[in-house]
Amino acid sequence: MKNRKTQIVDLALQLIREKGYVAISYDDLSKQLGVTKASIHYHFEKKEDLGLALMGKVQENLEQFLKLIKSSVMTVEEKLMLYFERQYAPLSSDEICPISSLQSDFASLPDVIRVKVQELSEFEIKVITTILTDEQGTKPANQSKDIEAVVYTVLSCLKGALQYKRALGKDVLSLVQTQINRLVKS
Amino acid sequence: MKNRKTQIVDLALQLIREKGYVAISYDDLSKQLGVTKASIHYHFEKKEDLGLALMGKVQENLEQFLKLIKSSVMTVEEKLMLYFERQYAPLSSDEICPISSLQSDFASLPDVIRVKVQELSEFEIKVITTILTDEQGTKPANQSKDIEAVVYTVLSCLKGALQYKRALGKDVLSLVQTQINRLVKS
DNA sequence: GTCTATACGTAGATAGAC
DNA sequence: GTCTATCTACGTATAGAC
Repeated sequence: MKNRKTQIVDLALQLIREKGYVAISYDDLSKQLGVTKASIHYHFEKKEDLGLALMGKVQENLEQFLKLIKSSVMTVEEKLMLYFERQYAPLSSDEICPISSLQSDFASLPDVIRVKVQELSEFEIKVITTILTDEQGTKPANQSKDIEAVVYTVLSCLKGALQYKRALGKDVLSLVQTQINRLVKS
Repeated sequence: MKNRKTQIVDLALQLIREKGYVAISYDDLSKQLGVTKASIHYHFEKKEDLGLALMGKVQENLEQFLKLIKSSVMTVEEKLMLYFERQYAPLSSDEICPISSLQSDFASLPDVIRVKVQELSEFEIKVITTILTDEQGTKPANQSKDIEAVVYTVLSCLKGALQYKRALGKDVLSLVQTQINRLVKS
């Protein structure tokens, strides 16, 4: 059943946003899907396989978004807003960004996963850099000498906002968005 | 031995910055200290007790810093710089902020710890708010209507910078500092 | 593809000797 | 205060029946 496989990955993705890679257990997954642990092991022999599959999905998602903004005519601000709305705003109040979840577990990750976390982190950096560089956009590119610094700042803000949102139950996301806009507009 | 107790807390604090609350094990601690698990359980019967002790130390540290900046005459920028240098810059390349480490584990934390994480998070917010409000400082207070938004942004940036530093091995901290300064100076 | 059964490691925690 | 020994629960993972 191909459907079961994607079902597993989707659930794992949700759990990674909620609890992180290490805290995901085959027991969790199997109970929530109404199958046995062995059944999950059939689809993903080792936990690392599941981890890689799940991160592949995150990457695909980012790649699609990158294509979208490369082929559409929007201002830098519009693209950035679209990124917020697509990638961060939809997350529920007990979820954080899957990439920052993986980054947090960094010290406990097996090597293959760790490498993939680096790849994913860098890919997201690339997406935001592309947005701020605004190659096809209608507005002149950001004038700041240090786009790199702005990129890391933007992503750190978004990821941090989700952490605070979950821990304190406050809508920190919209707060930091105002500050991100100030930085980008300069 | 009172010393052993603080020794345990200090090691646990280091481990929490490296791996997080859930990943800390009595086995880890005991082996690194050259004692048995039972011995650690004598000082901290349950893991939650150790967690609370360790977070108490983080809070003490913040309280001391708050006192310091309240009683000294510095500009907002100087205070903020001092905060970077004292609290974030000294962390080694495989350590993240202990508070964000705890926030990341939020879904897996026992209730007592969770509540304390909220307290700690809010206390750090208060420290940065105090800095930016600049009650006794030499410069006029930040004019931005939304100090709260700046505070969350500053902290998110710092925490995110440490995550990226560890995962990618880049000095992201100094990159985001430049952007924080831009925000604060406005 | 999914199951039962099981192996093996390690986690947090406790009892009782020294 | 620290030890040995042990308990129970849960983690990943595998073998083999259906």
